[in-house]
Amino acid sequence: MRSHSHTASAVTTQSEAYSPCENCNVAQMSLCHALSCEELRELSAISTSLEVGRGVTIINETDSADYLFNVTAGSIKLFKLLPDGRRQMTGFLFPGDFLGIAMNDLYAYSAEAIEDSRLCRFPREKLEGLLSRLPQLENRLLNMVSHELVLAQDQMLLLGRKTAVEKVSSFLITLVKRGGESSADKHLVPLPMGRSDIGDYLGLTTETVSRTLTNLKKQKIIAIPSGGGIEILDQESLNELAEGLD
Amino acid sequence: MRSHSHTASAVTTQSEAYSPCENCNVAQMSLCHALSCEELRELSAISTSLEVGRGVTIINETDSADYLFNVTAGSIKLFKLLPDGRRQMTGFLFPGDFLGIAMNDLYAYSAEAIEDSRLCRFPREKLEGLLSRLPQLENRLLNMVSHELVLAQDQMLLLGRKTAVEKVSSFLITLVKRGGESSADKHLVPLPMGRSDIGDYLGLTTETVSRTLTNLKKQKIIAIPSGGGIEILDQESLNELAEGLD
DNA sequence: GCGTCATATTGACCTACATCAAAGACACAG
DNA sequence: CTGTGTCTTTGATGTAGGTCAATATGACGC
Repeated sequence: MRSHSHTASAVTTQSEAYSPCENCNVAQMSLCHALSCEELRELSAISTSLEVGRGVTIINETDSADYLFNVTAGSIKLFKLLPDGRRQMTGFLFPGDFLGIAMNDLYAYSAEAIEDSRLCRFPREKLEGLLSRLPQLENRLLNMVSHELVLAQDQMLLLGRKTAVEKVSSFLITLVKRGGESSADKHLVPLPMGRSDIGDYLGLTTETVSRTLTNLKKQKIIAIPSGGGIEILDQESLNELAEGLD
Repeated sequence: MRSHSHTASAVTTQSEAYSPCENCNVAQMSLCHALSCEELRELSAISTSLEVGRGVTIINETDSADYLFNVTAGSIKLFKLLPDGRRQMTGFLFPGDFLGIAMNDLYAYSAEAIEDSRLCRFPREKLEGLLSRLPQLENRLLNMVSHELVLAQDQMLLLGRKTAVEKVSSFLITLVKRGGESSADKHLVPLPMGRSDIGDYLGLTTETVSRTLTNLKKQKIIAIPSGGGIEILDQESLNELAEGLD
């Protein structure tokens, strides 16, 4: 990691590595959750671990959807493009999340590494074979996709009906909720993506994101320490701003 | 049907009706698709048919998610609300679609009948019991939810990055695609929902939807016959408008 | 240290869409 | 046929957030 190359990613098949999935630190929140040892072994047999540097494209919208992925380290951005280049982020992924949803065997979005990251890769055909034999796995996948769908609906409400402040506040809150467990201080949320990525996620411009953040800073609701990340000073006000309660 | 009452819906358990699901006309596109006779019998044993009049609320956001539904006739709107009443439609459902996705055992959205409609209702607990025994059913559900997720991502692109014309054009096109098979003339799309419902689906106001439609009419791209519905006169131009290709 | 490059912030101005307000257009009841 | 309520269309005006442009800030290499 820490290689800042934008070149093709290093690939290691799990058979080369020792103890492939058994001691995976994200298993409890990933696709592999709730699988028996035996089932885990079957899954690991078809998986490949790969590392990608910051900025590397993992999948391309409309490419043939040959693989599914599970993020194990770093962070990934998902997005769709319009012909003239307008971009909409459809999600940010962190360890435990999966990607590779398809429509007619084509990926529904592009994915790119925000920082150096690691993923588990499963050939779609082999995984679908496993699904019919491992009902636990299929059930797990169903739960993960359903959860994604609920989040997508929240995002529709945000994109269609919230103001800039409400959007930015909501975004910060979801980051707190997700990163909550991992960070020592719950109130300092890491922000690996740039302002323009955030803008494209919230349906705003870079400039509006920046202005809104400085307004929140002036109101002492957040602090923006140099070195990245955002510090939440007044969670209560932020919650109210996010729902338009003022 | 055709009852315009807004009262509680009539309920009939499938056991009362003869041949409950075997001759269901929407089976091939619904949850029940790809099930064997035996499996279909198991599913029908836990299902209840119910009819709802126009305007009747089927589920309420944040209510306990005790049931899943499959639409068999009519049309349903799904939406989420902000505390101050702003509304975002998350989808319109037609025969074959399902609803009842939950988050922490609470419904993620409200659902209301746009016109007199019929649904199949499944108690969640019993259905989940069936899922573990009928892998075909679980697989079917996974495919349906995945498909929903892809559509949700398209909608995010629309809400976050498209202009009013692009939004309305895209909306008309998806209606053509969905209703294509059922209508005799492919170019006349039914529009059971009102302008304000469309606005809340596209992140626009009623007025902007109306203005945009009359613009498209002036350009001879669509016609708006009295009696409801929209006639597509120039599908090609509409496709281009939807993607911002001009 | 200093220059370079990428990203973030701030300011001045503009426009697409919202808001507010007033007619039309139907559907239905009596 | 006429009144009433609901939904749609059209017009006049306002504004949140976009666009364009100029610094500022920071990370990294040398």
